Amino acid sequence: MKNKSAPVCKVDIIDKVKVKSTQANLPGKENIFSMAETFKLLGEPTRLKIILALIENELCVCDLSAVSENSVSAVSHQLRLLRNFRLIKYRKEGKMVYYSIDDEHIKNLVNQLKEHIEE
Amino acid sequence: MKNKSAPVCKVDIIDKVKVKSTQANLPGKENIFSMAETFKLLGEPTRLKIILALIENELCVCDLSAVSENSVSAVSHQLRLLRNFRLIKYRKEGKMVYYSIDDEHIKNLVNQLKEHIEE
DNA sequence: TGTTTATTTGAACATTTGTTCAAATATTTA
DNA sequence: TAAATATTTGAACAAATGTTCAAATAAACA
Repeated sequence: MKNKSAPVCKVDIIDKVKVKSTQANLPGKENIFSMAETFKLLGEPTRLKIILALIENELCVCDLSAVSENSVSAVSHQLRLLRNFRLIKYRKEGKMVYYSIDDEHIKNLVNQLKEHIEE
Repeated sequence: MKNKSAPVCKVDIIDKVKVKSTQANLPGKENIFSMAETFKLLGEPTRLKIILALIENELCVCDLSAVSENSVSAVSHQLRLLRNFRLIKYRKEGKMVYYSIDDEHIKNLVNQLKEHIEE
């Protein structure tokens, strides 16, 4: 992680005060990983399309496949990841499974970036 | 992408109206990829720590390395990615390079999730 | 000018990730 | 009960990613 030898950064820290105060204001490790995980889940086109679609409508796997233009299997694999992290939920109706957003904050997060990008 | 053979989804679409209207409300392909790219950049612990730190303070590479607990080289590689996508900017002062957030919207986005996760 | 130091860069490498394909489940319907 | 259909799952595989190490730059200073 650190390299103390000659050609890279002789000293570990340039401004100790700033480093300490910055570090003190960072979220805890757990929360940082949790934030990164959430962003990572949104940071892949197939999954993001699924989320964007589910923000509009509750949809079954077959229709999510059509909307997102991915195979049913690929969509199902990605749905599992989103489900595991509680970003989406599902309900069964016969042999169909309907997915929807489980975390309202995600809607805000996605819509906020959407508006920023579209402007 | 699609599989029309027997064991998977006999029909391509279950609810045509819903699929069409959902698709109509999705952002354009370009914007979806741009959104995903932004989320992806935030979705990796090293980069997210860098961003969280820069939200607090302008910092040089050496200090970013200390705050984020990563090697200088690893940090520098990640800074390049963030720079390329205009999430951060830099200014040179002698042999030091100071980085800071270039996109105010990113602050909001990150802070919004931070508050949600910390609550 | 030559040395020191902060940063960048490229190659190598292991790890992670997303897709496909085939097969397994589960539910409905004939 | 058997056939059909929506979804899930696991293995395999290629592609993408993040880190390290060593070397290259670039600026300051002796």
